Order: sequence, then structure tokens, then C-alpha cells
Amino acid sequence: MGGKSSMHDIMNSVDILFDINNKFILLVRRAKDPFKDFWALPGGRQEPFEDLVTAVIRVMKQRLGLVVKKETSGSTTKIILPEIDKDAILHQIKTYDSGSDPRGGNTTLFALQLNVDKQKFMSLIRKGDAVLDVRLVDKSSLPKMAFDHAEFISQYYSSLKPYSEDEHNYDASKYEKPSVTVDILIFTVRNNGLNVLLIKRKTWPFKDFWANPGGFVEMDESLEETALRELKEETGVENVYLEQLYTFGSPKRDPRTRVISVAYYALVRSDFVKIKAATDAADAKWFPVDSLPNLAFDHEEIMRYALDRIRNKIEYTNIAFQLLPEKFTLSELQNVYEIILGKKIDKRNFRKKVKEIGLLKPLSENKMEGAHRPAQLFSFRENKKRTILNPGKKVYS
Amino acid sequence: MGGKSSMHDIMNSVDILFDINNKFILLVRRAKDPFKDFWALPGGRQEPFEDLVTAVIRVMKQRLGLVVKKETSGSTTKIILPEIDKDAILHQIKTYDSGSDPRGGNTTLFALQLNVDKQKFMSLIRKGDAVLDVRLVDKSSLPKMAFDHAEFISQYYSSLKPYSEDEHNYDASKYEKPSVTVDILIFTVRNNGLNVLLIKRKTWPFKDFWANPGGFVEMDESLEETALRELKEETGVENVYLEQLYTFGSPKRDPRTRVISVAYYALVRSDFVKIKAATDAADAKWFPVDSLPNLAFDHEEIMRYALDRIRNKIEYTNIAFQLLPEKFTLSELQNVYEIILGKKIDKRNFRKKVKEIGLLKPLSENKMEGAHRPAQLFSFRENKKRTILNPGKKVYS
DNA sequence: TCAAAAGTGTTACCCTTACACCCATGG
DNA sequence: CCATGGGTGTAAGGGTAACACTTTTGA
Repeated sequence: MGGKSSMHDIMNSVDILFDINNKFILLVRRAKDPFKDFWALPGGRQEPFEDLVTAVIRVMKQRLGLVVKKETSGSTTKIILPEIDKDAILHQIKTYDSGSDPRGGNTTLFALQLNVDKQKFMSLIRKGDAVLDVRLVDKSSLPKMAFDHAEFISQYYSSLKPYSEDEHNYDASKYEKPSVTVDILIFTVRNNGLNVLLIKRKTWPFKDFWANPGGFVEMDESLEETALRELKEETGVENVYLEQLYTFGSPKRDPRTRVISVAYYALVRSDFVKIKAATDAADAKWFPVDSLPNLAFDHEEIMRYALDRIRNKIEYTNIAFQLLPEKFTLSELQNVYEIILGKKIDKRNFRKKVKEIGLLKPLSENKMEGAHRPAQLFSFRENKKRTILNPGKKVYS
Repeated sequence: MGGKSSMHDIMNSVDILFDINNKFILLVRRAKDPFKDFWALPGGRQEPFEDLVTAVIRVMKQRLGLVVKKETSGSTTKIILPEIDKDAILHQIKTYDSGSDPRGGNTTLFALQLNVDKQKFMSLIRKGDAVLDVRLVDKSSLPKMAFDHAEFISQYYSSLKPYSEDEHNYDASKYEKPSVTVDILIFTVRNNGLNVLLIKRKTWPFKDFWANPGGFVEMDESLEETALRELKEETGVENVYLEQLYTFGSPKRDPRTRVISVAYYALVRSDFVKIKAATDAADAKWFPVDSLPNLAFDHEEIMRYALDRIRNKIEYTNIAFQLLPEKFTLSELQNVYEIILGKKIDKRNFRKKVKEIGLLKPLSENKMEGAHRPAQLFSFRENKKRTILNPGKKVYS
């Protein structure tokens, strides 16, 4: 294992950031070198074979005279202050290595966020071991700090994961809000297959994975407007079939923060599309839906959902028309159905139904292409509302 | 500082989770005790006074023959694999204490997420020091693991990320965020009609209007959990049919602020329900859907949407069963269909279909009620998946 | 003249719908 | 004995699905 050990006595330690009312931090003034007389986060050594959490609790007692109880469930530890009937989750924030402490060993930073009356909280605190003074300090005006504690604190506040707050307070503005994005699945028929437009992510998380295009909802636009804006940014197209698919909101679906994503899907004519890689994408490409790459986030689940919806919906609506140019042949129309449904349809039955519902306007032109009989061209009558595959069914728009 | 040190030679170590294509994990088989022959995450000791990141890179080289470069900016480290032109952020996941390793010391888990060709990646790997074998293993079928590595992996995938870090320091707070609520439309069959539960608002806006129950999405609960929580708060019921309906997000739908509402609907048995007015409601009451009062916000639109969905869905799914008690008569079942569809169904045709699909289990009991012939009771067979009204149709759950 | 796609009807089967009378019970 | 809802079968009609050969063109 690694190089030979050189038998130093390495000390690990723990530091504690008491985040009080999201305003104050509890600091202690050090009685000993290194950094004698400097302010620091309360902390101390982790004894050999001692748990990190045990060390934290011991340090609270020895440095601050603070007696707490703990309650563990799974990998979560709750710290309880019985005298003031408060509790909070003990969060492990980050482990810093020896660069930050001349004594060597690693230092693991923990944080405890409490919403309490300042006086009440401080009444529980007593100057302990190796401590000259204890004080609540406003987080925006910190004194000079020992070790790298200023850096610890600034990292804590710049990347704090949301904590849950008191349930009793119903003021919406005090609640932590999730981010809301609109993801859009853009489908087209191309190269004899159903294709979807994906973009390649160029940052963490899921760097180099392919993903559905999407973006944040602006405060003054509707969800559909967001979807249309994204669609235009990615493809340049504007008048297409667009439908809300589903809203995905698992708390952990995006590792950065809570993101709720409203998924839309669009059906576009591939000959209209000019792919433009938007700013947040390294690359953009059409993929056949039956040979997709690894997708980012939960986009595989979203994709499955969309394909189900399209295949289901094409049977009782006329959405397939969105994928055809203005003038088209009956074979082209049938081809779209076959591609989306993934199965062959009988030619005579298909044509019989198409013609009997009167949704198509026969044109006098023919499409001459290839060494075979020319095909008659048709266009759509907008007003009619019956479906092709199930003419007896109602049409749901 | 704490108790007196007892001069043990404590070893800290690092473990590395290669998260490949969001599907595979790189494991090594250990050549030495402890846990000889077991599979483990690649890892190794952190030398005294060695950086955590340096230890990680050294371990990659010694255990896996993997030569990487690093690039540090701020507290973020990027790992580069020059041979295959890939890079990824090295994430510090969590520090585990000595409980997880009999040798004592803390173990810090790092993760590296890569989207690469499996073969290409493995071509960079060579069995190294103290390693019998190296393999990419599907994350869903892990072998028995050394130490607590199975636990490490499971915590990693449940996204235990103490806080988020990103090259560009992703800062969700720089965008203004909308509020997100879940509204829930609770339907039941009661008094020979389809009814919906509404609550009376007791504050501005729409004071004294009736509205669908709803509430804010908490940061750590999924949308469905929010809906279930609201449902339980309002009605006390827990095991019901619940389905996401649609997400409403017009910028002006709530006069207070931007509120995006994810609507769910539930079908409940009215005999199970005990209406409790939650704290934010002056009153809660069942209303027949064909004589609704004025509704707050855009709740009339949401209601129309829900009724469309239910009436449509009852024809090709078995959701109606949710509205019946465990034992019921065929007339009661037919009644539910007639109430929801708002039209009469032929008794003989209905019974013929119900019986021929075998979804019902005839019971030997009768229901004796009123001055007429007793009715046979039935219960549902859960396993069958054909619909009543369109037995030929597929069933969409 | 051959390959390739366009174009064209009929039939069997199954599902849906319409329809009327007897049965068992309580009052 | 009568009012009330429970319980039962058949036939017509319509939509779906299966099936094969001719037409037109370019090479």
C-alpha cells in the first residue's frame, strides 16, 4: 500500500461551524499556539479509533461546555440541545488535508444550523479547554481567523445545500425554493427512423453525457414560452407541435441543487431544422431513438415516457402530420406511422381509412422520384378532426 | 486538546469511485488481508503530510496503472486522462471514520464521473500493487464488497453530496426562482355523483373563494410525496390512486408572486375519508362536480382538465376500482362508471364484459339491502390487466 | 424488360350496441 | 301482491385485419 510508512504521529481533527440564525457563527479565541489569540472555529483532535461524530460531541463539551444528545438514523446524525428544546442535523461539510494545519492529519469540517434565540443559546455555552473567549460573530464581519478557517467559512456559505426550516412558518418567501427548468424532447423523422435531438454537456455534472436541451424558466414567461424559446434556440424552428409531457421532481435528480423539470416534447420537420449548439452545449446531434447514447440525469426515464406518449397518441390524434412537409404522398404518411409505431401497417387498409375520413386534400400534382410509378401528392385540410388509425374515436387535441 | 494522545500509528486513506457512464463502477479484487480476495473500490493510504488529492492520484497510478494529470482552480480539482482526451471533476464525497476500516484512521471517498467507451477506458488500466483483478461492474449488481464499500456506493448514488461544487461555481441563487406548489384534486363518488374536495380560502387573494387543496414543495420531498402529504393532511387517507395531471405555470396565475403548480388528482373512497380542515383552510367540503362554486386562481381550468382526464382514462384503465369498497355489487361498479362518464350504460352489456374479462372474483356473500332481490358481492383480482369498457384495448397503468 | 414503389376491393371475424323479461326480497 | 332493483341472451351492424395483383416509371 503506497510508500512505506514513516511512523509519524498524525492527528486528525474536527472543526464545527455553528451557523446560528443564518447570521452568526460561533467562534472561540485560542489560548495556545499555533495561532494563539486568534479566533477560530471550535475544534479539536479526533482520538485514534474515535468516531468523527463522537469527536464532534466531545469537542462541544470540552471547548464550549455544551452538552448535547445525538440521535442517529442511517448516515444522518441529529444533535439535540435538551435545555432549549432544539435540534438540528449535523452536516459533514468537507475534509481538508494537512496543508491547512501544520500539525498534519486531516481536518473534517462539520456544520450545525440552528434557528434559536441568541441569548438562550449563549446561556448554554461556557468557556472550556484552551479557549480564551467564546462569541457569536456576524458572518459578514469576521475577525482574522486561525488556520484556513476563513476559507472554510466562505466555502460553507458559497455552496451550502439547503436546510429544511421550521414547519410552522407559512410565509412563502421564507421557504427555500427549488429551481424550475423546462426540458424539451425534440423529435423528427429522419433517415427512415424516429430521431431525437440531444446536446452534449460540457460541464459537471454528467460532463460528456448527452442530454435533452433545456433551460430555466424566466420569471415572466409561461412554461410553454420557455419551451418554445429553448426550441428556437436549439433548432431555429417556431411553428411546431408542442405538448407538455410530465413534470419530474425527485429531490436528487440533479446533484447540484433541487431542480424540478417540466418536460415538453416537440415534433418537427427535419428539413426545417438547422441545429445550433446553444451556449451551454458542446455539441448537438440527432440520434435514432433505438440507439441512444448514455443520457445525463434522469433523461432516460424522461425519454421512455415521451416515446410511450407519442406512440400512444399517434393512434388517436393527428400529431403525425406535424412531421410531414406541406405536400406529401400517402406512402410518406404511412411511413411516419410505421416509424413511430415501430410496426408495418397494411397499405390498403391504411389508404382506405385515410381517404374515407376526408382529412386529406388530393392535389393534381404528382411526385416523380425514382424508377417507379409517380405518387399523387396530398395536403391536409386543417378543419377536420378525425383520426386516421381509429376513425371512430374522438380526437383529443 | 482532548484526551492525551496514545501515539498510535493512525493511517488515513482514500478510496476512489469511478462512476463510468452512470452505469458501471471500477472495482479491484484485493490481494492482501484484510478482505483478501474481496472486491473493493480502489484505494490506499494517505501518506503523512500528503495532500488528499495527491494521494488519490498516486493510488490511481499504483493500483490501476492509470496516469492522470490534475488541474486545480480554487478548491476544485480536475483530473485529465490525456490518452483518451477526457477530463472530469474530482469530487470529495464523504469522510468515513475508523469504524469502516480495522486499521483505524479516516477514509475519504472521492468520485470521478466519466462518460467514456468502456473498452477505451479499460485499455488504460493495468493491474497494480496488491490487486488481483480489475473490473467494471454494473452498479445494480455488485459483488460482496470489502470494508463498508457497498455502503459507500449506495450513499454515493443516493446523492449524498454534502454540498455542490462546480468549476463555474454553479450558483442557483443568481436566478430568481418561482415558487412551486402541488395542488391536488381529490375526487370521490358520493350521493350518486362525482364529488371533489374543496377548501375555502381565508386570506387574500381569493379570500372566501373555494380552491383545490395544495401546498409548497419541500426541498427534500418528491412531487408525489408532496401530493401524498397534502392528501393525508386534508383527508387522512393514504392508499389511494394518485396521478400527476399537468403543470400550470402562467406567470400571472397567482397575484402574489410567480407560482408554478403541479396538479395531481386522487380517487378515494368516500367512506374512508375524514375531512380535516388543514391550517390554511377555513373550511373543507365535498362538491358535486356538476355544481361547483366559483373557484380561486385558475382552478376552474385545472378542474376541467382533471375531469377530461378521468373521463378519458376510465375508458381504457381500471382506475374506477379505486372508488369502490373491497366488496361491491355489479350495480355499484356500473354506477361508478355511469357517474364519471355522465351517461347510462346498458346493464347486460356491462355485465357481459365485466364477467368475460375475469377481473372480478365472485364471492359467496350477498348484499341484502332494500325491498328487492339480494345482489351478489364481488371483489377484484389484482393481477388481471384488461379494461372493462374496452376489453380489447391495452391497459395503461 | 425488369426493378421498385404506387395504387386498388373483398371477405371473415370480432366487438359493440340495442333490446325485454323473470327473480328475490321487504313492506 | 306489488314495488324495487338484481339478473340474464341474442341478433344486427360496423370497424378491423388479412390478403394479391396491376400500373407506371427510369434504368
